[in-house]
Amino acid sequence: MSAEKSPSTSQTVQRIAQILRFFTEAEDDLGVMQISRETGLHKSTTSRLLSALHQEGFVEKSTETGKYRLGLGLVNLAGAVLERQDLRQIAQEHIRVLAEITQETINISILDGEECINIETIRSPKSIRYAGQLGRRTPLHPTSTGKVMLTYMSPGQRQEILIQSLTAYTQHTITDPVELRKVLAEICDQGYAISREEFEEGLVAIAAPIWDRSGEAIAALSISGPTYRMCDSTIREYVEPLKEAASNISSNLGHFE
Amino acid sequence: MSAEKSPSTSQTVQRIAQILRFFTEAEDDLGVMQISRETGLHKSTTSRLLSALHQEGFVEKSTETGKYRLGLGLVNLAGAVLERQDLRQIAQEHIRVLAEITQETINISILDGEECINIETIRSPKSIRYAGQLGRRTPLHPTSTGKVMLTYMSPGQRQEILIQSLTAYTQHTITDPVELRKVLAEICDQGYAISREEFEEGLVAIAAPIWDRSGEAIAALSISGPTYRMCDSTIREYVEPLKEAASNISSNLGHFE
DNA sequence: AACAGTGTTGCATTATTTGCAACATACACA
DNA sequence: TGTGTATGTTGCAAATAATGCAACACTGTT
Repeated sequence: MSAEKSPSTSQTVQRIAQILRFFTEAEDDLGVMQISRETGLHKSTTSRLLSALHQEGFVEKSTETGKYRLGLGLVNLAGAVLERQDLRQIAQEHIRVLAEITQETINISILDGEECINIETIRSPKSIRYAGQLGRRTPLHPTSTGKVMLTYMSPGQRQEILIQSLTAYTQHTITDPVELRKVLAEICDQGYAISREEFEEGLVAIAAPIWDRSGEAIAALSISGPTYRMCDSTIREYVEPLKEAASNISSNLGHFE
Repeated sequence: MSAEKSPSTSQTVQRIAQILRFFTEAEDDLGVMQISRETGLHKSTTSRLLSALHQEGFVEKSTETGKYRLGLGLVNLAGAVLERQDLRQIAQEHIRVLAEITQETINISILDGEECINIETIRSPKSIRYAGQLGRRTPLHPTSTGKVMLTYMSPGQRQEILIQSLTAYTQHTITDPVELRKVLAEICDQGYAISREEFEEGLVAIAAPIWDRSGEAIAALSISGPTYRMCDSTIREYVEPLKEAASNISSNLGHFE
């Protein structure tokens, strides 16, 4: 969610969000000055906010370096969110089967505003793999899961997204809305989507929709792997298990054909 | 972390934390007044803070009821925390085996201040099961994972916890520090801990330590199930696979006997 | 129809947060 | 060892952002 023009009700909340989000982009721990510079906040403000966030367990402070990182308090809060998603539990056994068969990374993503967000991940055991990450957000038009969600969302919502300019993440990204619509129609026919290096060079993924009782596509199930392992013949081989797993999960959610 | 006497650097951060934490305790969505009453904040303050949190994606607002719940933005942040835990990835395959064998709920917990927090969970497929939840915090002295962490933590830290009064969660909870120390010594000998309904009636769990390269017990691996399935003979049967899984994970983390 | 409960918003007041400057530390380099 | 640069913390007065009030808009109930 989020976005909207900000009539902004609390400066502090905005600033906290800004700081916390900056951590997700960073690899390492962050110091006060680093955050201060990046966010444009005064260094004393930054220091004090971080100290407050630390007290509440939203960030941790390395005793050695004195630098900050995101804290376990966030996991505690997020756990409550994930707990709500019945889908996660129901899906577990099914995606484990899929992981077993393919040995690739499996993700379940749901729509969050105009992005997808991973709510469940099983990583490929191979050393070269797509590093699906719980909570990771990805754009819609260049990803397999995103295209699935685009295909089955309400026409109004789809329109709203497609009128925006489509960022080219790689040279394979479809940036022409007309062409993308064609692709979405194909997905609707075939029941699954492919992204061939449209989001990241070297990354290929396929995805299928998960339906709920009311007949809405509430999530997408995907298999992601490096291009050299996800060749045409392999994809053809994976499509059926993928669709079957998605269909089984849907059934368990109370969806009837 | 958290706790400490609060010289408190930001009121707003405190209030936000208060509000967000209240959501984790609640089952359903919460309205402004409900939160206002519970937190003691003025209803307009509550309304505005929630609205700000909504804008930042930390809470969602039901379009039907207008009530709030925790948002996916938190999952996004928490994902970054979990990503850091190499342990999670390394453990995945090992705990899956354990889940297969036992058909019970498997958890990996690490120490967070004076509590344990679950960073990985596989739920039992059975309908009667321990509902391990990612991010859930549990006290140390009445749980199997907590006792493992107590056993192998530094004496100073242990002392600090044991001098506090030990809450009796059930009639089986060990509340006498002297007795608890004896139990911890046994755990040290045996290499695993048991909690027989010491935390919740009807819940039995066993846990073993996971070691890192430096020889520190950084986490505990546990099997939890209802009392009637976790009888003495079953536990005896599970101990070896549990210890082996924990030991395998430790090896992968670079621990040598 | 009147009422009780909830949630939002404009406005003046207040109290919290801010930025400064000074200080304390840490670290690199000559 | 000393000097210089960069970081992080804290007291204080100033300023701004958050507050509580009160009024209003809604909703559902009796």
